[in-house]
Amino acid sequence: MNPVEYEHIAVEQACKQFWNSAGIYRTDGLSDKPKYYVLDMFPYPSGAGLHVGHPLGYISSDIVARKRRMEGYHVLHPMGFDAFGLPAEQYAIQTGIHPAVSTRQNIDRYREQLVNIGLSFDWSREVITCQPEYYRWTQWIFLQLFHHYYDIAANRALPIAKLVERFEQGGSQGVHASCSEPLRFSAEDWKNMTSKERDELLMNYRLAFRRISHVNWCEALGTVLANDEIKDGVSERGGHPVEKKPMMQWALRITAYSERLLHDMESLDWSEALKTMQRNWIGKSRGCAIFFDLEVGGERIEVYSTRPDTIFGVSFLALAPEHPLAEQLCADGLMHSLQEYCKLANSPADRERKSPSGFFSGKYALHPFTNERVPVWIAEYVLIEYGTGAIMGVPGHDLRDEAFAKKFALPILKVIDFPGHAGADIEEKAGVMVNSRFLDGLEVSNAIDRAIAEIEVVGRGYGKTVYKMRDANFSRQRYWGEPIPVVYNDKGCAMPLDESKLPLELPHLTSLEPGRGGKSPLSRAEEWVQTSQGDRETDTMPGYAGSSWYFLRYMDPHNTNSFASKEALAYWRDVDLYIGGTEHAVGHLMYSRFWHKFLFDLGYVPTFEPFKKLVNQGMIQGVIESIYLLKQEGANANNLFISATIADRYPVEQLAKIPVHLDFVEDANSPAAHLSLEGIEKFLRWRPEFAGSHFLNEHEGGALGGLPPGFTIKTHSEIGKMSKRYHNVVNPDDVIREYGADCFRMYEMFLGPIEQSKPWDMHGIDGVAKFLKKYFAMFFDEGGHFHLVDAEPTREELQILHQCIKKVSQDIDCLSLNTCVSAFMICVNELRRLQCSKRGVLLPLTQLMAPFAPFITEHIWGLSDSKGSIHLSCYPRWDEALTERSEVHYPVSINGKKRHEWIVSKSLGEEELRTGVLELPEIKKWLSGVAPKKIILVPGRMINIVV
RNA sequence: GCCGAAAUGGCGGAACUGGUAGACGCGCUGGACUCAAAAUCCAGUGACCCUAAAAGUCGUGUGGGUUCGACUCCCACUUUCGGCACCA
Repeated sequence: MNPVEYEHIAVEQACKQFWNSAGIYRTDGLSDKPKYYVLDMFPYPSGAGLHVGHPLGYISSDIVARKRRMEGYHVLHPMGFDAFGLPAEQYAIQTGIHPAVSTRQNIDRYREQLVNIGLSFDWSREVITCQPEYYRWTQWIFLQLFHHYYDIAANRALPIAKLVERFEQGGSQGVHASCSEPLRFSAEDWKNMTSKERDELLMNYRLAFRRISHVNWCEALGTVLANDEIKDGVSERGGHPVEKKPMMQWALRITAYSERLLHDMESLDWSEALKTMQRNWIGKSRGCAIFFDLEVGGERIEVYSTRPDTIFGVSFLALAPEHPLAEQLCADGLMHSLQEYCKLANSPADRERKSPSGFFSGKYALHPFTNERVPVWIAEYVLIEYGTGAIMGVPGHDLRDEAFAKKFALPILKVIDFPGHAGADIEEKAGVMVNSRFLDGLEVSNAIDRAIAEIEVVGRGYGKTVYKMRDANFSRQRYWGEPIPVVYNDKGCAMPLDESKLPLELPHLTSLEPGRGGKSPLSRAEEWVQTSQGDRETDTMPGYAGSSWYFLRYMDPHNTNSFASKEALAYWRDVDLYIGGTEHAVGHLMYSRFWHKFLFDLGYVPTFEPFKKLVNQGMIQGVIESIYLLKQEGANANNLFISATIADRYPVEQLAKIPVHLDFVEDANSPAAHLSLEGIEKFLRWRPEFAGSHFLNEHEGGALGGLPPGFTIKTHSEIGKMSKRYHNVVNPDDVIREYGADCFRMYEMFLGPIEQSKPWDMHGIDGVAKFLKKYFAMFFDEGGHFHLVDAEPTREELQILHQCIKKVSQDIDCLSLNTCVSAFMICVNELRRLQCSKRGVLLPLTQLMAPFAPFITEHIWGLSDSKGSIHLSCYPRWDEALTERSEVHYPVSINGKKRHEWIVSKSLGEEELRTGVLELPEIKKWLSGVAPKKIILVPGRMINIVV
């Protein structure tokens, strides 16, 4: 028998055409059917193309979307591109290719790859964030944020005009609004202000506002750097020093929503791990602001502490180097070191724990209760951006304060008597207060409340709930982002553009070098910058702007009157299932929730949370193979590569790991991974700059040509990101060409649970390919003709089918997709054993498989003379009676250890089981005549005999 | 440093809510078919003990604990991965 070959290339081509022309994945308008919105986190289209890691989530969500569609839901399953961003801009600087061009190309490539995988996206709803039709509404939301403030009393955003009204009537009296700093003024004060003063004052309240914040400034490159452009405290490009520089920046007042972002999470179907991450990011804590008067000069230092109970353990105060009082406090001789500190101390992205540094300002403050002198230090570890930029140092009960005190020999006072349990550290919030006057004898938790109360009584501070979360920086000194729709008038006031002027389009620039003084490249587009009203803002919006609301645009992507129609928003409401990587666990999800809540306050969206259920998919990792390059002195020294086996003979700092293209390596991802002579030759052809290099293993060495036959050099294997930079990207197109898209989809699912990370490994794919062949062969007779039998299926055949339907239906609903593939394999194996070719079994199985393998099942559906597309047919349901077995396999254990398997009829009663089990010869021999102490019987499950 | 996740045969993984550890697949071994190979099919496959079978012992990163019973729950630790804003 010659089995009929499944021609995946031809079938896939035909299916794609059919689906496209019939528009079977288009979600037209609204419907009476129940809605289901399945969303993927849209990708940033990088130059490396889609790799096999991306589709893991896309295939999962596609399976759910297809199942829901077959179940009769009106399904919204869209895709788009997060198209603004730094990589395209960096690429443009390197190659001269404009970001618009490279982004366009990358998007086209991504879309084609996504289509090849057979994902059922409605491409007519595609959203691309860098298109003016889209970012017009990103700008529009920004303007709304600008025009609103957060009213704490009303617990929602309100128009800034309302606030102005109140200022006119009663000044700041009775206004409870989220702000940068609390201000007090009268209606009279307000009336006497100039327009510029009013403008500045309102910035204190707007949800989109301007403030000074510190950026990573690189003098040598003349530009501001993102955190990931900095490595080891210097710029990744060129290794130049980076310093903190204050700059006027746009920011969003996300902190106004802290409490709601925290509270509303309760109702969401997200993993606890993810919720915990968000909670920690919001970081709500109850603490206390405490004032320390300076010994001389009349100023006071306000500190914030979550541990006011330790107030009697204070042995120093510490200010951030940028603290406004720092300069004033420092004697002339110290000014120089202060300035140096401001520049270098908070060297960004430098997470290596250094020994604490700082210096004594020479001044003292007075303790609010004891009036004792407390030295004021300037310390690098205190951050200006958090709290008040000043702390009270309690080295007895804070680890960082302790490290600082030890370094500078400051007294360490103990004010808590800890309970003696193991593992308690000095920061533990447990124990009894000592050496603390009125707090003595109190438990820590009570002492915190008491301390706050006492501090308030003596008027030296007040209790305060703070959130760790900070307002979000919204300015980028970059070209490839949404222009901020603001013009500055002659007084320097920020004037928002009128909504009718949107979109404010990004002008075309040919050179993307930074502007003068670290300004955005946009500042060089003079004709664009200068308008009759004044100069335009040249900063652009950050990457997260466009992605903070794209899920709403999919609901009504071509609307030109609003970001989406009221009807569409009312119908689609929110995302029912959102799948994406953990890397967005806090950033993107926090900003999106914030924007959504803001739009809810304004009455534009009907829900206060955008994503009902969220699942994080794991990463598919790649294998990174590298060889060790020995760094040698001298300009003419030959490059020397050494085998991984002898790397430990050299000091680490003399070795550089050079990633090697995965294709050159033999036995990759194993201890035997190595380059043979052939591999070395390929490597040198690929990296000509290493021509003439010498290679050395544990026995011998030399340059290519001089190396002995059979020479190998071991490479270093590790598991890590799949990335262009490690040359280990696997393109799904290659896999699809060889095995077909269905096989690729099923194999990705078969690899393991969706939320787990795992390395990509082609070794198992043959199993899935064989399974599909077996499945396909069931539909053909010995002569190679398509053949289904109309005879009534047997009970056994139906049982096999219905058990599979039940397992797969339930497992898709809880996204356990790897076990679904196993279930299909079991089903096909069993049906083949019965040589089943019945229509009534094989067609429901085909429908059941359609969400996983959309091409082959569509092909079979067509051959079987069924009408229309299988994907618009219905999803099979199981009959519970057909999934049950008539007997039970009881494991019988003695003292918890399985000794026998007992097969009994399901109808047997509990008493019959209890007596029957003791009669079994396999069990009798273990009892040796002694009566059991106890028999534990879980009906339908197991029997355990205790002796 | 902080936060989160994970660890099960040679490999990817399965095990519902504390109830038969290793489903399914890869790989490997043996066999059938073939002149031969590929493909396909059949059988076996955690380790140890044993000629073999039967039976048994050990076994889910490490060390303890709870339980009639632990991959699953609790405590401590190790390693790996992901994220981060040195967060008072």
